Amino acid sequence: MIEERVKPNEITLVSLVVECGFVGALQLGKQLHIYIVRSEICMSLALATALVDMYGKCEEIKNAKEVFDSVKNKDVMIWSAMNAAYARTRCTDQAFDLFVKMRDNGVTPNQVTMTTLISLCAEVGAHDMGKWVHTVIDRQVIEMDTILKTALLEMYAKCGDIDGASKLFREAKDRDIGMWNTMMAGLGMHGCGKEALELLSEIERVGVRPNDITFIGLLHACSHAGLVEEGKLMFEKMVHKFALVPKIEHYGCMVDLLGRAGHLDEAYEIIKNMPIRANAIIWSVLLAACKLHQNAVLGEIAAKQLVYLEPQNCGYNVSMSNIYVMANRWTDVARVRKAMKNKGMKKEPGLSCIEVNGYVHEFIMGDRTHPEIKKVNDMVSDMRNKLKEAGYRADTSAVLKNIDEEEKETALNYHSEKLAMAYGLISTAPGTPIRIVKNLRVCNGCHTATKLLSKIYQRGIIVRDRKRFHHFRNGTCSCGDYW
DNA sequence: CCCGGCACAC
Repeated sequence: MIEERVKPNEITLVSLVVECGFVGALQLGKQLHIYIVRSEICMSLALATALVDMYGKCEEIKNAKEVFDSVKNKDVMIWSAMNAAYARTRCTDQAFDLFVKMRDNGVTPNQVTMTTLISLCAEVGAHDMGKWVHTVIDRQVIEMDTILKTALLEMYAKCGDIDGASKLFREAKDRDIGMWNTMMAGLGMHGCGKEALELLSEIERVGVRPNDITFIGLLHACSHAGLVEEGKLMFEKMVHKFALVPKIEHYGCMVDLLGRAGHLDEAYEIIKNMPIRANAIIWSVLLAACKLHQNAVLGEIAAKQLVYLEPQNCGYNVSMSNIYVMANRWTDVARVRKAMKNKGMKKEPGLSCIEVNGYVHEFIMGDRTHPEIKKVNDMVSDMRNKLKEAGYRADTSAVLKNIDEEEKETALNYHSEKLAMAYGLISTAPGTPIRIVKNLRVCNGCHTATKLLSKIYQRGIIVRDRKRFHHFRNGTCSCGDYW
């Protein structure tokens, strides 16, 4: 089109730019941008917004900001698009700064702006900020549409406030299937499987039709609550009562449900008998179950599939090596680790966030860059000593076994959530619950330690890991050690 | 006929 003599009009260009953003075609998007500038087509607000959106979706923040800054009379849409760009890249501070600037410039935020911000709070687990955004919505009398309400509901659920989420859900009069699904998934995430199942009965009564996402949420909820029979029944219901064709995600949930509960052979049967070819996700779910239940035979099958399907993914090689460790096959351990070293692979670093006084602080395992790192490390020492007094012995099995014992214990002491927890303990008032969001799953050692720490420091500690919530209180965890 | 925001899984 660009090469042709006929000049594309603005509408055409907007659509093309939008499409680039949608499929993540950054190079093509950049070419369009250059073409627009060169051909002296008037850069309308619509076109500028489309470009900001495109760059945002491609996570090219610098370019997004350049276009954004070049626009004189910004409307609410372009502000929101820029905000969404920051939100996508999890630039929480920038997103909120921009929001403040937007209001300083006399532009009133609308539902879309607020949805973006709320979703960002949900993503990073910023409960206080999320609540603040909620009050802004109320104060500004921004009309809550279903999407915004759903985003709010999700924020409360993902920030560990399941009661707040339930309250919003109960008060909503315009529940669509998306909102039901959000509520069910939220309950599942908190280990409230029974409550999630009850919602299915309710949805049937009110006559809303569940969809495939509903069942992913429900199966997931069953899985986390150990409701094996109920999960199987759900799968049956989905197929026979609601005539939905199971997708690979549903089979994945079933493998997870069975595997997690220790029915590994049954889980493997599902994989062998399902009409879809297993992907990496399916095998990694099985692998996780094998690790949990110490089944090296099936674990090796799964790990081999993963290394074959995604050779570039170091996590699977790590798992493979751990499987061999479990089976005491040290030559194989050495082989896998050597192969990884040759390919220059590294484990994805653990990362934990904690929100304190409206700021989200990030900690990476072994991190020394936080401005208050010295105080944090002192606190970690204090935690370690108190744990020892309480009779805690570091479980070092989560760390690869070729480092010596002392080093392993140190690595665990500096797992990112311990740093975030230490920061939370020193920077919030006694008794305040500590909320942490981390990118990986909680390891066994940290789980045990956190239970004890909640008792030692008399704090509720709420940890959201890659998959679910753990509410630690007075020496116990809401997951009942089943996760 | 087109500039922006929600729900699932990894």
